[in-house]
Amino acid sequence: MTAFETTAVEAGRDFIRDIVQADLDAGRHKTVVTRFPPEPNGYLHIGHAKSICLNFGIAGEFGGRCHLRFDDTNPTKEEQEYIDAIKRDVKWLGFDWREHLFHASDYFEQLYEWAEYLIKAGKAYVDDQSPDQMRETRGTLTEPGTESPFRGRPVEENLDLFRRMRSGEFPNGARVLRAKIDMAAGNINLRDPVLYRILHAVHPRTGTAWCIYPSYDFAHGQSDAIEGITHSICTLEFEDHRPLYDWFIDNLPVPSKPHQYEFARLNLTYTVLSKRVLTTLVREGHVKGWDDPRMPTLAGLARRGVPAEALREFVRRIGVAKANSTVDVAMFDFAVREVLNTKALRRMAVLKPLKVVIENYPDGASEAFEAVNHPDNAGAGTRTLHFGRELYVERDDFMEVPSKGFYRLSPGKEVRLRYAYLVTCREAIKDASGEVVELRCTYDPATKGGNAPDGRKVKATLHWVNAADAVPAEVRLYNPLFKTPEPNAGNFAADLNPDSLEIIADARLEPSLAEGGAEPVQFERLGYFVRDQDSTPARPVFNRTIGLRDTWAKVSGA
RNA sequence: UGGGGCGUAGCCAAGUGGUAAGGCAGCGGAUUUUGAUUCCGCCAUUCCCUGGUUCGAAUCCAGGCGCCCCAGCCA
Repeated sequence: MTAFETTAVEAGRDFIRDIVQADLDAGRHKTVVTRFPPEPNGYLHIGHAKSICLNFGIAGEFGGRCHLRFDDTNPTKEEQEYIDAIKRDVKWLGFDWREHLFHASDYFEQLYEWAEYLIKAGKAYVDDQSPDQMRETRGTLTEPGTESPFRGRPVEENLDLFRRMRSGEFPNGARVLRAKIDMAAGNINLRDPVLYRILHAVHPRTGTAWCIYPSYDFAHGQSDAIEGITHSICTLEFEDHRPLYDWFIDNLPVPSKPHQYEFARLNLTYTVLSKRVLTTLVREGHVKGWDDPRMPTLAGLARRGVPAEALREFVRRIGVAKANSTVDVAMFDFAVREVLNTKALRRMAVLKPLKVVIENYPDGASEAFEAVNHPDNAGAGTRTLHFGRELYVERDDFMEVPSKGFYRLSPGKEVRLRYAYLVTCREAIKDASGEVVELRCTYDPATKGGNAPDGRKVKATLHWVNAADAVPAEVRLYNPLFKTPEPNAGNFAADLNPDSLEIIADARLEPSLAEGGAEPVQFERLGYFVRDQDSTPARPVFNRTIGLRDTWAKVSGA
């Protein structure tokens, strides 16, 4: 087995890779060329990541290339902002189209010429029917359509009308160019589909050069042919467009003959991946923007701290097939934790501080302890932590009346403060309302570092911060945007999770977290976090990427 | 009553006539100065159903059933 084959095999097999391999083996293609063809009418999301990884992945594994091509045939919906964002996100995901950046609009002139070619061949005509009339005459799923009264127009008249459409003589909707195929076809896409419509709109790239624009069907396959795409991979809903795709390729003098293959798009539990819904979430302010960390957009996931590597690993694991499916978001969470566990340096931070006073620790005294940055990677080094008489521990780590199985702090119980000492809770001090506001504890000086010379064990090791030098910070906790496993995209508002964002204004961080970059860290016992772009030197802001697996929460029902 | 697809465990998903991979979730147990990680073990006598072909069927044939997509001048 050659190294080349090894790479392909290790990347995992699926029916599309099998087809590519077979085509290469049979000599049908010398090299594989794929493309990722987003429409710039929104941000890329995790569903697109599947397509990107598939297209760029195949190109990489088989030594071919993958083009980034914007499917910009509808200027009424597309914007430059989206074009820029899409490029940024594809790069962030880890892929490089090199010099292969294209736009369907690059081919408008060629597509126009091919439209005239079809007219001259008697295979396309200008239809004056209104949109309503066209709908009425298209027939239904079970009844054939009826032919347009303009279907028999002479070639010269069609040519003249089409040229006048281009020159801007007619208003939007006045006429369209249609292919002359079969109004009785069982496949509705073949009932004289629209090739060109009149759209007096400013295009992000071509400006006002055009007022007629090709439809998706007329643009996509031909663009593939122009670029020499060998395998045009798309989602299942385009399956019944394939006969039309092939019809254009067969009836036009295109430079190559690409083939279309379809796979099932990604669906995720507790997630909506409909561009319409995502756009609405942003526009109506349910989230703070396309890059809100609760969004399933690549920009949102990146801001939340999800490593691109985790996205790629997730996509690799879910596979590629043709069965509609909904992947359990737990599978995504697993990939995120798996990558972060190896990358994130460990730190201590207390989200909900509960003051602790070590009664027998000398007032004003301080000691330094070395803490490892990563338990499985000594190369990650250590940092120094200071211990003092006043500390903060997590509120959730104390229970005045411990429930069954709770083995953290409660009056009389001894626990370990990580890297420091064994301490015993002596008393819980309450305020007037009965809320515990402070713990009085004692420490055992003989347990420096956290081990007792007499060999006694404690069940719990708690994280803590030193009150004297802890850094106040804001921490944002994110939960699923939707509260139901399969949110209803038609009425998504009803399924929105009201607790998708919890802002903690007064968390305390160990001093090493005061400044730094956006490297992921693990707040021990809590989860993985990244510094948010809203951070200021005076006030760090951290986003929780994902919590640690929490068996206790599951057992205790918390 | 049209056309195109798809049905393998709670969720993904291999398998292409030789006796059901793998992952996630779940459940046990070991280790643990993170109730994390890691590690071990368990988890489909059966592949939507019913017939048929075959020594042998998830794989082939026939007939059913179920689910998804298509009637934009969206992509």
